[in-house]
Amino acid sequence: MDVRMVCLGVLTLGDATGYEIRKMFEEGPFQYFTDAGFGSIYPALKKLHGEGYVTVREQAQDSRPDKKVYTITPAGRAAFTAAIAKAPGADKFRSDFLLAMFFEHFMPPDLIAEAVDERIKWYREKLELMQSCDRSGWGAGPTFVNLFGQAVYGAAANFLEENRDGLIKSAGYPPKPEAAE
Amino acid sequence: MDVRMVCLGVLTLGDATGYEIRKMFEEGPFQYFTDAGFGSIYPALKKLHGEGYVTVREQAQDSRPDKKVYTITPAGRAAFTAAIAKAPGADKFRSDFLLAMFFEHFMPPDLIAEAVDERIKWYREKLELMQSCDRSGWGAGPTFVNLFGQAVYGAAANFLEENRDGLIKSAGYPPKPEAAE
DNA sequence: ACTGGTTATATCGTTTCGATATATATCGAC
DNA sequence: GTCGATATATATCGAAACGATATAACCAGT
Repeated sequence: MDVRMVCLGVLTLGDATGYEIRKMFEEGPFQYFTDAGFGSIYPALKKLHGEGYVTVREQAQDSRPDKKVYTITPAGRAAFTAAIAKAPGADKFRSDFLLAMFFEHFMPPDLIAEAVDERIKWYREKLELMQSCDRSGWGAGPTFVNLFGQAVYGAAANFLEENRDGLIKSAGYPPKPEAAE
Repeated sequence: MDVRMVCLGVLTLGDATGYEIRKMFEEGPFQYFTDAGFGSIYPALKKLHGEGYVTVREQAQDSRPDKKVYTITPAGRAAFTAAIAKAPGADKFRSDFLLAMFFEHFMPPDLIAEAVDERIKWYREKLELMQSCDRSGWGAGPTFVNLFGQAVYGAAANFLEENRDGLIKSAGYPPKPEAAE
């Protein structure tokens, strides 16, 4: 699923500018499983326009840059429906934090403690955001996704809290050079 | 954390070829939080060599292509230690499956059921792999990472099993065009 | 008065992804 | 017995994506 199709999905919810789409990826309900910056979104919208999947309407604003409001076309809707119908690829969890913890013996214990505490805080904050949003007007899909996120992020936060001390206690700094081969 | 540093990390565990590094990303304990193909690994190793972080030893094999066995240098070890000490970036969870579920009203119920069932199967298989590996010789870091993965993947599988029927029952296919704005 | 954040678009170099090419050997299936 | 799949091993190439930066005006806070 490339950025193009995700943008198309957002546009099925209503017209939007590139800037607004990016805000949804950064703050909205999409942030927990998708991500794309301006450098991906603007080229994607340009391409979607060339393919006839969206139309653009330029909207002048006083003392602001012009808006380019994108609208999905019936062809775009069809393309999105087809894309969503294909078996989705594997879920990917990418974590620099876990990489660091894997090589825990390269870090002094106080650095490990700091990294784990930071990560717990981060997960708790995300969880708070997911729980605090008003789900009353949402459909089945968005609700399902939100609750899935809560389940997964909650499990991560709990695990870190329960295993923080154990990890720090059994950490093996400093590393023995040539220990493994 | 770019591919270069992840490769360096793998090389702290012992010498390896590009092919072997990729296998670790695909099958080994790294697969749950990192990913890179040949197209990223080979250029990364070339660059690491140019920077003096690794050395290469060409190993001829009969009736096989030559091996290029990479070894980390003290400078490489220092660079990796420095990279690991920096505060890691945010954890990222990317899921085409959740994107599809978000737009559940574009999918007929039987397609939703199939997608959810496939995903449950996928998570259960991954979980099985994580649980079945022999952790006896592992250090604190790899064990921590493995158990974290089990906690998160287990939570995902459980959530999907518990909410599968609810989602299918309340799904809203076919989509009402122009329903939202 | 200055700093930082928000709205909005766009580009550009680097990095990464994904598919493909090459070559051989083995192993199970038909 | 051969045919296709899988494993070993490297490498490249175009397309896609990332991340930082530029531009430009406004507003809120210090």
